[in-house]
Amino acid sequence: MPRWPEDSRTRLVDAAISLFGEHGYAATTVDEIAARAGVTARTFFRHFGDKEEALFAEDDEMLPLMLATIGDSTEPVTAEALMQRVLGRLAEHLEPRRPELTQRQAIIDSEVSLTGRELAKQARWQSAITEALVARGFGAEHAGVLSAIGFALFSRTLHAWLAEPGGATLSERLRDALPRVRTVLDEVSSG
Amino acid sequence: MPRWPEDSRTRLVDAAISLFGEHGYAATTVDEIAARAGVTARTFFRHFGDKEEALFAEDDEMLPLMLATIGDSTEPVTAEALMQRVLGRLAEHLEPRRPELTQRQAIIDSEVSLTGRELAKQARWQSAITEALVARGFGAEHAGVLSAIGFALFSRTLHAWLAEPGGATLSERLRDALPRVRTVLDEVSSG
DNA sequence: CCGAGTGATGTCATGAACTGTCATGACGGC
DNA sequence: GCCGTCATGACAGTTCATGACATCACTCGG
Repeated sequence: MPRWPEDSRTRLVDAAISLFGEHGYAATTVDEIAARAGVTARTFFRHFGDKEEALFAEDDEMLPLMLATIGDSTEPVTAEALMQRVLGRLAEHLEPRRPELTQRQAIIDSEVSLTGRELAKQARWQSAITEALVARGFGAEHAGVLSAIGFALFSRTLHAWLAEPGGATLSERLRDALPRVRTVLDEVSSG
Repeated sequence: MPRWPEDSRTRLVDAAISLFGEHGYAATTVDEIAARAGVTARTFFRHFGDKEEALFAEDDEMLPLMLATIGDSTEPVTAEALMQRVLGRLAEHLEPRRPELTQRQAIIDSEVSLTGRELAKQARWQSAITEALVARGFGAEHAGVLSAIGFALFSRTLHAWLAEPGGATLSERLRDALPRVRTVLDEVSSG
């Protein structure tokens, strides 16, 4: 239990997000963020490795969630069903946070480097899930292809859900995504 | 036709890659790169927006290649076949460059920010290909899913090809990748 | 109650990544 | 031969990021 509660870290995240929203990511300096949080810039860098990290700090909780989904299930299921559960778990967690996620996505879309970091994060998730599936007994190739496709579809679906005002929930959209691949691959379209 | 040939730009790329290989990406400064290329740091930043760009500058030629593959084909084909051609074109271009790509990949893998940039580049490719497929008359959803899956598999396949010494060529591996998705989705595995 | 220890923070200094601006000097055209 | 162009150099300035060391509030053993 630190003497100073997690206060400053939280304040830094809040300050960063609000300032990014107000002036844009590139235009806000870490001095400004620190000032709004009531600390010095040096303290900012003790909590976050760099300016970008303030935007991604919260995402670290999600991977354990996904891994637990695989680890907790003991009955025999197909790898596809397991992947489906993993994405479902993610959707549950993201669903209520739509407003802040929309704002966050707008910031990310404004900077290529942020887009890259988001994708790199997903890539780490992807390989962690692949490993977990392999540990669960599935073949490496099978697991790899499945999580690669799974996260590619997740990314597409998430963006569509954030971009379109109404429509189906994230969970509903994700439930349809994987099965739809079959129809896409089977369909014979002319161009 | 610039009076000074592309000389310094090429020298900068060469200097950057060799220095990244020798001392690591983070440990080599722009000043060192510029010095080895025989110019000043200011000149480096005239050619490349930032330090990372020296590693990615050459990749810009590939997107036009892929787009041309879609644009040039006038006979009716399925979207899947078209996507297959796009990836085949990419493979042709990458196949002979395996040695330098291996070195480049090692550098990219050493830094999250570089990984992110690589993925962001692929994301741009992906949406460009989606647009091209849509312009060719395919449905947006169909095109989007197909290029998402296509590039996800491309990435997997490229890494496997670079990591494993022998085995099939990149083109051969890619030819198998998309069709294999069907078997992965149909297969019922227990875990 | 007090003094040593601990941990988050501040201060100072430094280096490296960029950016703006102006000067130079070799060319190519006219 | 003069003139504009343009890649480059030179130099100053800002922001990001990190290392070294001091501080201050609280904790805990005595």
